Amino acid sequence: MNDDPTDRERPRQRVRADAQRSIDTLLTAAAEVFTVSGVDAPVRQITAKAGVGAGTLYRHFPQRSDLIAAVFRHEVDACADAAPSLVAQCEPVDALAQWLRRFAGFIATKRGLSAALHSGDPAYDSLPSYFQQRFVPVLGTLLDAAAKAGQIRSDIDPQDLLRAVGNLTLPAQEDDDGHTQRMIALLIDGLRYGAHAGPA
Amino acid sequence: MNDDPTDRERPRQRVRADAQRSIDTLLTAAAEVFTVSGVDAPVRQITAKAGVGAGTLYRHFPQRSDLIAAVFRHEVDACADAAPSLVAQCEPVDALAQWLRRFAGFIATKRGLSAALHSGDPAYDSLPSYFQQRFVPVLGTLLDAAAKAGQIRSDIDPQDLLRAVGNLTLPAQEDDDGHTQRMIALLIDGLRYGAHAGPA
DNA sequence: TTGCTAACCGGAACGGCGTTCCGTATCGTC
DNA sequence: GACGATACGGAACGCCGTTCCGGTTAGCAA
Repeated sequence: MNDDPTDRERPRQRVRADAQRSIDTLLTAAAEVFTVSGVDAPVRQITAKAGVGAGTLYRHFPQRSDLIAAVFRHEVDACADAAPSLVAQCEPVDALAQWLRRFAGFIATKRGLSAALHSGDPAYDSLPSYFQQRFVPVLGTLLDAAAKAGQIRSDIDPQDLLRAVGNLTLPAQEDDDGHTQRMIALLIDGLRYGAHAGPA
Repeated sequence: MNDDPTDRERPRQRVRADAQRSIDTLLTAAAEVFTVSGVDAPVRQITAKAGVGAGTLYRHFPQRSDLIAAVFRHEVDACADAAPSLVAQCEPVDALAQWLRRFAGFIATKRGLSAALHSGDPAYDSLPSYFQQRFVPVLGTLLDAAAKAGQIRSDIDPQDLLRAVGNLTLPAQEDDDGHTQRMIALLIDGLRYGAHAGPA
């Protein structure tokens, strides 16, 4: 049972320092290249930006899809981890609003990815559930705090809101003109609305 | 005004007979390869099946996307053109039902295409409107005939129904088990329902 | 500190792809 | 039947993802 090879993050043996450095450099470089040129960008462009050889990339990410999935996880983490500091320095409802905007920005850079997600490559299988596992609790905490402070209504399902913001953001093309931002603002106003027993 | 280079189907000069033969062979071969291996199948696979050289393909379809778009149009035409013969040999409501099943089959083979559609390639820009232009009138005629015969209700918008059947069909995976067929049958029963002023 | 070895590194090389090029063959016309 | 325009096939080109391997380095033990 514990020899299941699908166990993730098992520290089979310590990663050497130079290897860890390569991995970090590659993830950063890949993230930049993907946002600029999309996930179909040539691998050599990534290795060039990272200043490593192709062999190094493939040592750590045996398939191209492994790299894409790793970058995705990395960015999901960064977005989810941005919440606590917002909570620390804002009113609950403002922390919620700012995080949703941050989240929308995250989704907006994922246009090319949705095609990859449906490509059937098993490297992507765990991504949707990872997305949920990280974001639902974060948004749930933000919603709870704002609701407890009486700043928004309390009948919102984090999963629903996550999906709504995601859907709002995805169809937007590059000629956005702030449309997404306006829609999210509207959504947040909608949340505020129910905070009082009777609307103002 | 009439020298707009976007005019489609302008007979700049007669197509030579051998050229037309090549085009037809290529469209047929490409359609087969696409349904078996998806739209990302290697070009050489198509030229091999068609028994032509790569040069011939690129003479008639300068970009890969041009071939995909042409196959799509070709299949849209085939599906739309199937309606009249159904009308000729069936009760109106049966013609409608059979054509919707035909249409569902058409959509079912277009899974890989939806990604291509959103790739931003200008060759695909006219495809959605072509889809509408061909299918809405066909379905509209079928609905009218069945409604006039008192076999279905008369308040159905062809565009809505087209979209509904499309949505019903697209999410289905390969482990379909007749689900799509059952859903379409249900939809047609729904159409029948309103045919009488009061339901049976 | 030194020496050893497993792990890691860079980049040339490989096979496959989409696309182009051009000498040859074919069509339609005079 | 001959001629010019057009189309044909397939070798060739450049790019890509991926693999391979000789040289390098980190981490540990003595």
